[in-house]
Amino acid sequence: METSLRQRNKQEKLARIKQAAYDLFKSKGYAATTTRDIAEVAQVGAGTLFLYVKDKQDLLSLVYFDEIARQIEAAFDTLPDNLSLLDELLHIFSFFFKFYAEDPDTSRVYISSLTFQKELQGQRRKAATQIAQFGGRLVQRVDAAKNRGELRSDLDAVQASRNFFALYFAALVAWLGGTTDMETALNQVLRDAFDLQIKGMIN
Amino acid sequence: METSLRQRNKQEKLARIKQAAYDLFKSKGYAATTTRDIAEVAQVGAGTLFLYVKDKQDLLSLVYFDEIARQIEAAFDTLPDNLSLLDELLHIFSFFFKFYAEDPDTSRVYISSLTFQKELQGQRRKAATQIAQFGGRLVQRVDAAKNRGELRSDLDAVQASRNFFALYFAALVAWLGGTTDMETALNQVLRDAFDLQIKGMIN
DNA sequence: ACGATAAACTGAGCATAGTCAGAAATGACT
DNA sequence: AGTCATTTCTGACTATGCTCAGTTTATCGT
Repeated sequence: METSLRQRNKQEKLARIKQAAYDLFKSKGYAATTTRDIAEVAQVGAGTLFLYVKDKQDLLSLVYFDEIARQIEAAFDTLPDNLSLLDELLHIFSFFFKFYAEDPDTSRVYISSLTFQKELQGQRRKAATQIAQFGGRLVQRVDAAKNRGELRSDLDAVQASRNFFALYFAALVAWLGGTTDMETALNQVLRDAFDLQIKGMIN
Repeated sequence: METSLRQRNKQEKLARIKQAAYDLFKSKGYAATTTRDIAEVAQVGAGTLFLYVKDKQDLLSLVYFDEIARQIEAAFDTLPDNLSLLDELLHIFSFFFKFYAEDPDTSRVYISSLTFQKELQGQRRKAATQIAQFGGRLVQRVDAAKNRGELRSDLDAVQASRNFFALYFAALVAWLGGTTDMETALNQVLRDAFDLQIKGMIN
């Protein structure tokens, strides 16, 4: 029942759309690519596109999902042993910075569409759960740091992860919307922010 | 030289545009208002509008600037004495939350347009300096807290303010894009985040 | 094999943000 | 006042994201 002709046709069309969007965004950029371009390359009617994605921005979620998943896996897989929590976090988040740096303009639209959407519909819902799962893995790293005595034992690891992600998000936005280069954003802006978050302000 | 006919005409047109945009956004909402609506109410040609603002989103910066300035003044003017830094911050940022709560949909577009813009052109440049000045006033509050011994004396107040703003920004975005009500976003999400930032994670 | 029903597709058409070549208004100079 | 140069304005036009009434395609019961 999963391999009915209908199902297969739909899957193939979605795959073609995804591939076409990927290719065109990569070669022409997001703004210069029209939805008609994508529909044509995908061999699909101009209106059919919007049966598969909610709008043009939703195409970005379609394209980015797999790439982000890859980055997350790579980030945690390559995590060296014996790093401090700070260095672990910078290692992990650097993968996103590097990935977004490949096409900052398109990435900016993606991040924007993902964060400023009241109702998570279409492909964007998948991205939301992806982020939630990533958050869970962050919590694990914080817990590990707690267990090896690097952080106070009564620390709320979930809240800690939220704060780290918030600081990362702000640094990302500042970088994507600003002028600083990626290395500075990562090794200065983000490092300083994380460092202060860990150390705290009292004492 | 400031009151040449040309200058006066331009100022008056800009004022009419601002007023028209304000009224229409307030009554019909951002999405439902067309740029032609605004041009018509402002008694200006459809193309003239774009000599005064870069694009439709830029109209939001035009409209929001004064309002935000008002909020900033009100926030600091009403700051009670003898508050902890945490409560001071929550007092200050609550003004923005309350203001944005008046029209979350339009506010979302505004925040989005402000944060995800590579080149700060048009009215948006003014908004950027406004935020920078606000950041300066935050630093003053942090310094004051340092001076009364609430925070460690070697704390970098600028970095501290950056982190507070980052946490605020993330909470704002989560609230505008999500489902939690304003009170929760403010008195739980933001308070917990600030609290952890002040306390830190070690010790 | 053949209708009948439902699902999926299509592209002409719509709405509207933003552009630009020409028109109009203003200022400067004689 | 007349003439030219510069600034400002204008609305017809363009580009494009998205819709929807009508069409095609797949599925199922007989």
